Amino acid sequence: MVAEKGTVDRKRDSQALKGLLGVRDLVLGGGVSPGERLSEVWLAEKLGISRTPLRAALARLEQEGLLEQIPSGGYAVRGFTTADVFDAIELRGVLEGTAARLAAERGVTPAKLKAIKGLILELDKCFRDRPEDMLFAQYVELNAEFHSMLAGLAGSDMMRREVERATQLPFASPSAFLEKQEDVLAFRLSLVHAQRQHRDIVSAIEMREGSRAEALAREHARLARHNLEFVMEEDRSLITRVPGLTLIST
Amino acid sequence: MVAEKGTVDRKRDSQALKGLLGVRDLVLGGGVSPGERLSEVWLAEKLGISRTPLRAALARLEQEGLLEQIPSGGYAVRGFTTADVFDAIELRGVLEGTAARLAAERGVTPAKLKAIKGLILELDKCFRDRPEDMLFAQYVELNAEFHSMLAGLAGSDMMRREVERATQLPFASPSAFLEKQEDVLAFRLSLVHAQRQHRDIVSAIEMREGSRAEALAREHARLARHNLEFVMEEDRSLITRVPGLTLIST
DNA sequence: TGTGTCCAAGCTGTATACAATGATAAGCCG
DNA sequence: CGGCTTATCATTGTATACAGCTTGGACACA
Repeated sequence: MVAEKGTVDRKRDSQALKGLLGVRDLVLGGGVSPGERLSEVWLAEKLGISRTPLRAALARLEQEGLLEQIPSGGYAVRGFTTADVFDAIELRGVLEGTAARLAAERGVTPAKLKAIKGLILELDKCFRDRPEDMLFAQYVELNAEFHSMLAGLAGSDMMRREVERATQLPFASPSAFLEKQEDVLAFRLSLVHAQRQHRDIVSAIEMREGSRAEALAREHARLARHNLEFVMEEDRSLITRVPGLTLIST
Repeated sequence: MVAEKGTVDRKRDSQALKGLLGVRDLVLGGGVSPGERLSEVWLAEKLGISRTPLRAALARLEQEGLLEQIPSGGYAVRGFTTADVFDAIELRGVLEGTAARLAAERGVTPAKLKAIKGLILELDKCFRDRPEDMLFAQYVELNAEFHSMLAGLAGSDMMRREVERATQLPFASPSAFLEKQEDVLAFRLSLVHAQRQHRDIVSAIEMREGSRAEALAREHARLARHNLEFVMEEDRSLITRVPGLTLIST
């Protein structure tokens, strides 16, 4: 689980944070169904906090897009269609593409360029001669770091914030279809392609090829789309293993 | 009965809504300076509400990007640089462009197409023989409606939400540099160009030219960028008349 | 005069009590 | 027997009290 903004060690927001993580886990874990109303008193008791910090957490999750307001009051779990997930992935691609384009057009500081190139080399090390020997967990971690670094490469705080916001929805995250799927060979093989795209994106940025960098980053995100299609059409049993995919209705 | 229900509905979240609008107006009106801490008790007294709904409003405004959390607790007014405003405008262009592209690629229902074409004709009626006779207020209103409709043209709820989210920041709104500037002739003349772009965007969508629609929508947003440059370089006295521009520091 | 420490005031985060509103089910009338 | 009204209940929205933390300043000492 990604650390929340600000230091977690602050005991002051421990209650609000507990509510945020608790409700999020409950929703993503399938503890409540889409459309179902989330009773505040029930949740507060279940999580061991009072209603006040819980309401803050619910409001935030509504902004994140995981919950929706009920007209008569309160919140319900938001339901998603397959089209919604496609669009969320496309949206992330568009925003990451914009971050890449701006980085190329405006130029990147040598330090940042060196850092992200080093990250690519680290990612290379995860691949072994035999696919089954691959350092999967490390790849997942480094991949998340790569995308985070890409978002900030343009040096625009506004852009970095928005890209990271677009990855908040669990199934839109760059790691969405990676975690807990190391045993699916098809996913492993696609990582070779993904890593190639990582390299090309950075290369395009370095050579100031903005349009190419944008197109590559968009296409890179569409790998997730292919993975989603695989899950939905070939092996629906995987739905329960990708966080948030249980919220898909149709 | 129905009308009464409406008033009751408004009254239900009247406190939270009053807090939201009140704090927003206060910040945009320049009542508080960037970086300044917003004391909850002071705000609650000033707005005539209690701290609980006020905190909900503050949390929401932090999500909107108008406020930022202070590490030690509480919220402060967020400061923006000129680069931030540029990026916010660029971001809106990217998202509106994506909405336009998807609409072109996926096709638009005849009803929606007819509606937005009708809107363009309505916008045409705002122009008169002499620029000073232009129906400015009506143009502003119809322009906002056009952009709102464009966001939903692709039929993707996900995309519509995100586009509208990107227009939340006051200086990123399609109407940001329109309101209260009817006396500046330079702005009026640019509206002719803007309306031409409106027409071209819809035309591209109708002809399924996705890439062109995207490029046009992006360029259309950059009109706001030109307006911003005019304000910052030619006539800084206008800063106080564009909502939110008082938050710019450098 | 500069600096470190300590205290107090104010602030935020949290819990809880209260008010208002929507939902549900029972009962009455046609 | 069915539809409408009404009353009760559950649930959310709001206010307020309290506790812990941060901050700012005053004061003592080097």
